[in-house]
Amino acid sequence: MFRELPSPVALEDEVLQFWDEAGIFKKCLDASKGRPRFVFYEGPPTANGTPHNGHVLTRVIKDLLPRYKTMRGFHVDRKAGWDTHGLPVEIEVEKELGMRDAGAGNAREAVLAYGLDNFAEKCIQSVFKYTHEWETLTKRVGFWVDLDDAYVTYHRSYVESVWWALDQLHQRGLLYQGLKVVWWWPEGGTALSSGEVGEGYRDVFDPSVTVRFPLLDRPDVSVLAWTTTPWTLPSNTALAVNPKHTYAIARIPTGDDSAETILMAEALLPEGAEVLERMTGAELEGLRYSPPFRWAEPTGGEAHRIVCGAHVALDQTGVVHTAPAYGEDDHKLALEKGIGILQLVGPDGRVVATAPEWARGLQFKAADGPIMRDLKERGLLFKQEQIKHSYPFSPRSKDDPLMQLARPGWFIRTTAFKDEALANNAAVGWLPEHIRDGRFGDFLRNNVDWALSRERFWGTPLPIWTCGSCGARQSFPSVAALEAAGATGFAEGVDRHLQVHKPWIDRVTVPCAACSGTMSRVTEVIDCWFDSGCMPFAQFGFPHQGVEQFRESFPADFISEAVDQTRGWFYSLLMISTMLFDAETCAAHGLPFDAEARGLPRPYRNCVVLGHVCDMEGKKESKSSGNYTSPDLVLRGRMKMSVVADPALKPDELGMGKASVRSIDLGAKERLRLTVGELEAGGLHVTLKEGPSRGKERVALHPDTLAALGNPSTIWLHAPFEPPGADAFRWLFYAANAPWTNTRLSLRAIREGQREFHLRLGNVFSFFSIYANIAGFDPALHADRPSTQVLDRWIRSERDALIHTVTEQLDQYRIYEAARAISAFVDGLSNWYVRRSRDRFWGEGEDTLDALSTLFGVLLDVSKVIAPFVPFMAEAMYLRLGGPGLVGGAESVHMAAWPRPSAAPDLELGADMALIRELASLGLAARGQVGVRVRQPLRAAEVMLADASRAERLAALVPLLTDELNVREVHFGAEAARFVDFRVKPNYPNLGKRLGKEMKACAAALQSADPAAVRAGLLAGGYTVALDSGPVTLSEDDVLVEVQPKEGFRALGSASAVVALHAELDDDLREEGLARELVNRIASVRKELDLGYTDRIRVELRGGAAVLRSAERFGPRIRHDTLATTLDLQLDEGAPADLDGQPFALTVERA
RNA sequence: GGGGCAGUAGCUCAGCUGGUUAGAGCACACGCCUGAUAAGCGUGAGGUCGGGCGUUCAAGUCGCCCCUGCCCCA
Repeated sequence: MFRELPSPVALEDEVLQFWDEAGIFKKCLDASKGRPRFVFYEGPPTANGTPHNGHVLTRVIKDLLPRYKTMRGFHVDRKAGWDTHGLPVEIEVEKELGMRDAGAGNAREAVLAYGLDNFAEKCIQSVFKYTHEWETLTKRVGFWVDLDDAYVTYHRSYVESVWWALDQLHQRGLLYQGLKVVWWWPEGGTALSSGEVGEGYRDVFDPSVTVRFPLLDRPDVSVLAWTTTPWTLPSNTALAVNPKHTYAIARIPTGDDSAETILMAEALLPEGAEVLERMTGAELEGLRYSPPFRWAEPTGGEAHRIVCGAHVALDQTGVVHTAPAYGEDDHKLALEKGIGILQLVGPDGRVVATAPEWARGLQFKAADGPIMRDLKERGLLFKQEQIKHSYPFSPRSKDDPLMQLARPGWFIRTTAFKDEALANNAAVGWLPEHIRDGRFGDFLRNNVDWALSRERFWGTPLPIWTCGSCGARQSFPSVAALEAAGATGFAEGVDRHLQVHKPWIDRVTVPCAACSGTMSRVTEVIDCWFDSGCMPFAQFGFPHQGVEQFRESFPADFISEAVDQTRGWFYSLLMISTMLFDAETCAAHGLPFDAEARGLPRPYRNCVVLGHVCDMEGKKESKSSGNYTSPDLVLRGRMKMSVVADPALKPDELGMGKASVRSIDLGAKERLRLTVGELEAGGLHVTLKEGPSRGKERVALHPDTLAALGNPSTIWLHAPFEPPGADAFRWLFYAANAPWTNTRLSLRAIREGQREFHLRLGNVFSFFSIYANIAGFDPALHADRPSTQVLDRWIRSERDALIHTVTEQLDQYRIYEAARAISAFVDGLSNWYVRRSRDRFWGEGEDTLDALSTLFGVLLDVSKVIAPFVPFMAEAMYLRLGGPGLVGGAESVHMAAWPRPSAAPDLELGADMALIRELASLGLAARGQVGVRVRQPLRAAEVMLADASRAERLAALVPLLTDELNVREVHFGAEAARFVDFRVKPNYPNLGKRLGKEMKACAAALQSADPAAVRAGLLAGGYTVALDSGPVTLSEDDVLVEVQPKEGFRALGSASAVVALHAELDDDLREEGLARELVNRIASVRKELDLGYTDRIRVELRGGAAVLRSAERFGPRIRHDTLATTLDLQLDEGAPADLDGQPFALTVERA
């Protein structure tokens, strides 16, 4: 027996259980041991939040290729990983501990007070807070990944691998300590990564001031310089000009009849200025000026002179106020020119204590006002305005402005590897390709040294120890190396993973080899992107262990993450491997390194860059903006939301953000069901009401409604329909658009895809199982039965073509194209093969066996081809078809070998069938015009092909057309010529190349010629047109002949064919039509009686003479088509019902 | 402010290296079929291909400018 497919969720439950109980994933891995490897790297997610739809996208894309490659005969390890370090984790914990509540004070100090040991433990807990949710989702969407053997970035072996990498870099002099201007968050006491800074940009108003800087030697002349950060003016140590621009000393009128003398870029002088002297910027270099403030003397160099800098633009005054402590360009310039530094706002964001009393202790932004007032009082403020510009704030605390600040820190000299990184990038197979030269290439070309260190607590500690006495510095690649150097102070009794973290590792000291002093660790931890970038080797603990594993899985064949990882994981992976695995290191560890190809790419060969999952308004889904629905809604048909009261709602309304409502996108009559508990029955039916976004997963109800429910804080919402499930979810991401374009996610889109693919294929499967069961079809006896029947040959050929296409596309990582091919195939299978083959399945003879065998074989192959895409449905089909029991059958479809085409696709047959389908379509359209129902047979259809030579080849397919159109005959050619006109037009792609500018004239000449004459000429070997440049002879390839129906005929045409119908009816045809009508009525009654497919019936028919005549003549056919054992006829002109105007009545009973 | 991607039917999206009358699905309208049946199918209507300029015999496709959206960076 072939069992039918259950509903999606039941099917998925069943398959999950099967995989689980039979251990299929593990068997896949075991069975492929020793085969060539296809290497996949899992980019580690952070599990300190619940997974969302975007994670579903990455997980299903990541899942597809390993499944495919496994079936293709590769061994594909899939090691899961978790990213566990970093600021986001710390912030989460700080929030949890109330350190970020309003008025809680400095979080950094709170953490220190709480104790770093306690804090670290909290971080670990936080990181795995949602592990369960992640694992559930991962399983549910069918992402096969080894969660039991996951790598974890805080684990000791991982940390020690990262240490090894850092030690390598340190030994090669690529790790250095320097001052670096960073975006600094004073309240958090930390620098932020560029990503974090980017998140916090906001448009704000800031002062825009122009300040006078009198020249020391000519106090009457003031250099004018501009800034939007008055608070940096006390720390000014230089003014920068562009050496190439022209500057001028000029007199400008002031308000009260007097004038002043200024120095600025000539091109930017205000109107009415009188130029006194001109000079280039280069000539100004070295001029000294009086700074507006002298609160302290600069250190580390000269100060208060004009310097030249190429970064200075012709903007404002063309002179840039330079405070090296507070700007990246400024800092660079100061280093270059030997200018000193002043830092009068501290890392706490407050003006230092050595400042005058009026400024002392002010928060830096708050100092702007007093500083401007002071300048004004002293006549140094030339102009003061406000401008609107974008300025970064802390992404964690929206009111804290960030400041640029020169901080000591550790850097990796990545700039030394720019060329290598670019060469490496060039060798990567990017999808889409534009990432290589666009987004990623740009980023690499503009590379700056990697600011590695973080002055934080929960991260991989920088493995560098320095001597307190002599300042010697040493890095260590492992705990063992520390111990070998005589390190002491390791925390006993503490979790071994925690031993290598702050604060425990900070207590480890090493005797200095250079003097008798003691070395202790520097305080910093590192950027967690460095952690994840070490993943290719750190996942195995390489090189301290796992050497063989690493060697076998480097580089990766395939990785995939969302586009925001270009500067994240894609970069850290590529840069670290570029730096680390040079020829020497590769040789040392037995890694393949082809010097010619520079061993590139590493560490990944192919990268599929994913777009974002967006709401229906095209905005990236994010929790903070609340335009977000839980993956559970799609997977299980329900989701949990937090709920608040809103009196503006009606009692049966559910208030929800507009974007979420659009994404749920219910039909007009569909309402969500609301319950308090997850599994409750009943509940309330609510209408969704668009409203403002209420933030994280929040919805609102009328207070009374809420009270009636018992004022719960969370509720469950249930979809009013069968949940689409994981396969439908996956299919959307594969088939809706290319993976790198953004996907607008909505339930509606998922359900559409489901109808188009899953339901259609499910129907075909169901059709097969019904008739295979009736016929007692046994695959063991009848699979692979050859068939010469044309539909069988066609669908088998289409199947072969499909296998070919999907293989070719997936080999190029083109998932979308492959999915489309599958979709088109399923359409053909359902809407042509099954549709046109239906009655073949009803019999018992050879032809029925051919049909069943063909459909069986096709479905079995389809189950394999779709296995990487919709693993659940594929498995269910495969098992139900008895795949495991067939010769060479695997236990699971995912362990089966990828199907091979049984033969080269028959392209000619494919093209002919496509033409027949087009003719059927035209014929049906023509029937629509005739206005006679399809059940009524017509005499004949006349078909005129533009390419008449194809008619002969179509002969074998014509019966399909007569059946589909319900005509007795189809005629091609001569007779049909009465219905059509010919039309000729140039074949542009061909002729255009040949004729060039003559193209237009040629087109016109053809247009005005007699089409029939042109056609005749072409058939005779060539048609000549006269052009200005001389006669041109056109061959058949140069001209396209088309047909169109003549006016006044009931016929329809496309460019390639016209189909016309003989619409007139005679008694003979009417009689047959009546019989068909009878069959239809009897079938309806069968349906009403709910009879089984094989139940026999007895029919008694009373009716008028015409009805009886028809029933008598077509009796055998009627009995055959309705499974009637008897058909009793009785004349009754007064029968109540109406059959095409004839009286009739039916009595049907089970035989 | 810089860069990348995108803008095609009411909606969601295809459209290869420039070339015949720009396609599909959904929604809509009409109809059909029904031994896959609370499914299926057909037909129809619906588009200044964001706007402009240019290159070309020929532009949705190539180039430049502008507008809008998203993303990344500052």
